Amino acid sequence: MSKKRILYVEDDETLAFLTTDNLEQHFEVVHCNNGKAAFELFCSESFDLCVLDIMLPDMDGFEIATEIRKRNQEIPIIFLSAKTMKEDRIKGLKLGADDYLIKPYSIEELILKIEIFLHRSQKSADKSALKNYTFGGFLFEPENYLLKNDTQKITLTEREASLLKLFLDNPNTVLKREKILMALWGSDDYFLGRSLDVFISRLRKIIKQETHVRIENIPRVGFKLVLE
Amino acid sequence: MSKKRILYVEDDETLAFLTTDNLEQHFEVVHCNNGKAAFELFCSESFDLCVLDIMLPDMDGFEIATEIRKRNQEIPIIFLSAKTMKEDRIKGLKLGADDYLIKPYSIEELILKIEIFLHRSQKSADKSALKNYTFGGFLFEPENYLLKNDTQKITLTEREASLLKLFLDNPNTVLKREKILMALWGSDDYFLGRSLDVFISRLRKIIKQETHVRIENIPRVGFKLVLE
DNA sequence: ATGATTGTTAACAAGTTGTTAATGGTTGTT
DNA sequence: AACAACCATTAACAACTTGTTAACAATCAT
Repeated sequence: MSKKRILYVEDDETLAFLTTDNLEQHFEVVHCNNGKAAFELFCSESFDLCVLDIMLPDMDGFEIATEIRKRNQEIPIIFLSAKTMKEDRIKGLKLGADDYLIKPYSIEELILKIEIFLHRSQKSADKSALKNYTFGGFLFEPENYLLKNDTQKITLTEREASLLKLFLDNPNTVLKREKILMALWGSDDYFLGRSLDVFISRLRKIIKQETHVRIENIPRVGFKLVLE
Repeated sequence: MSKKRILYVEDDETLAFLTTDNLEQHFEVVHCNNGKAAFELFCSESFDLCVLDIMLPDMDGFEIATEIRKRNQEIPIIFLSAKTMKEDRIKGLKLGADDYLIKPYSIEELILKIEIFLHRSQKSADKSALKNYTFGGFLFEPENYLLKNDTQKITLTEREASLLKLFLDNPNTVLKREKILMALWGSDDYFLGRSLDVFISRLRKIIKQETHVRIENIPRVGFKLVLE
């Protein structure tokens, strides 16, 4: 998983330097010292989470959040505030703030909070973005054991699906017999090898309706899924 | 909007009394002083959010959270902890904790956090909570265990209804046997599996009057509600 | 050319699922 | 307290599916 991108808005340069330095060990951080530039950055690039100071020279943190929320309902926003006044917080959360930290905060605290949010939004993202594969003219949904085509939908069996997935994770690469057997069956003997051959045969029969896809054999070594 | 229900687990009776009293001005609070009872409560009633103390006599807060998460991926969980150790928090958040508060915390702080979560989850929860479903030619009202049709009205039993609801929240998706069992029964063994098969059979009989709806089996894996 | 490896089809046994009926527990009523 | 109504669970058996093995043909390597 690539590093997540954080938009960090803070006008106190000393604090910002320290914080950025620390955060960068975990995330990709884009720092920015004023509200206007922050919003423009948000519009032109893409981020996974925002950390906003509330007191800023031009636009305050709440205003930035309001603008950001107009554009994106989902992205987590964490406020940093020296104020402890209740009204501020209420105002913030009503605008769709997701959390806040009172200064002085520990860097660990901030990192943890960020991680909690990224972790959570990953979960909901995972649901819809569960890895599907497109190849040849097929769409393959491993979670649903489903292989679609213009022509038809085929429900694969468990082993057929795991074998196909293994190939699609290593396309155009020779997978050694032994490696496949260990990955799917957890062990390697003569009869399992013959089983594998049967499944290769079945997969070939299934995918042969589409050209540009085939499973090649490398004798005494293994098989290769060829995509063109 | 009716008051939201909070499950609050805390063994320190004095603190619990104070907190409950305060929270009740905003929410409907069910307090509970031990982990086992808490989990049973969670299974038998429905809540919008959980507040769990980490240190408890029997089952600790993390364990409760683990069990709860098996049944419900969505409900927000807030931990209360006297510990400041980092490992605890990390462990917690990995299990799907949504936030935590370090004791001593202010009541205001807790209320704010709860409101933040309820506010946020309202957006997504509304989707599944009190909603009615239309599918195939049916109208399904989960609250009333009622399944209507042009032809007739059928009153489902509780389990039939929760199973159908689970399917409708995940249409055209393979639900693994284990996942269904955890969501409906809270555990997974051979006999519960056979029970599940019985309910699948009953649901099929009920929905078969409408075409465009069916429950498919993926052997050794689970079931899929297919809507066309 | 010959033995080893691979491709393919068919058939089988084990295990899984579909279905109906019996059981046991609970609730509510008289 | 007895009874009926209802529901989840368990039992029992039928039907089905998968993964495996066997058998034989085709291909490869030496």
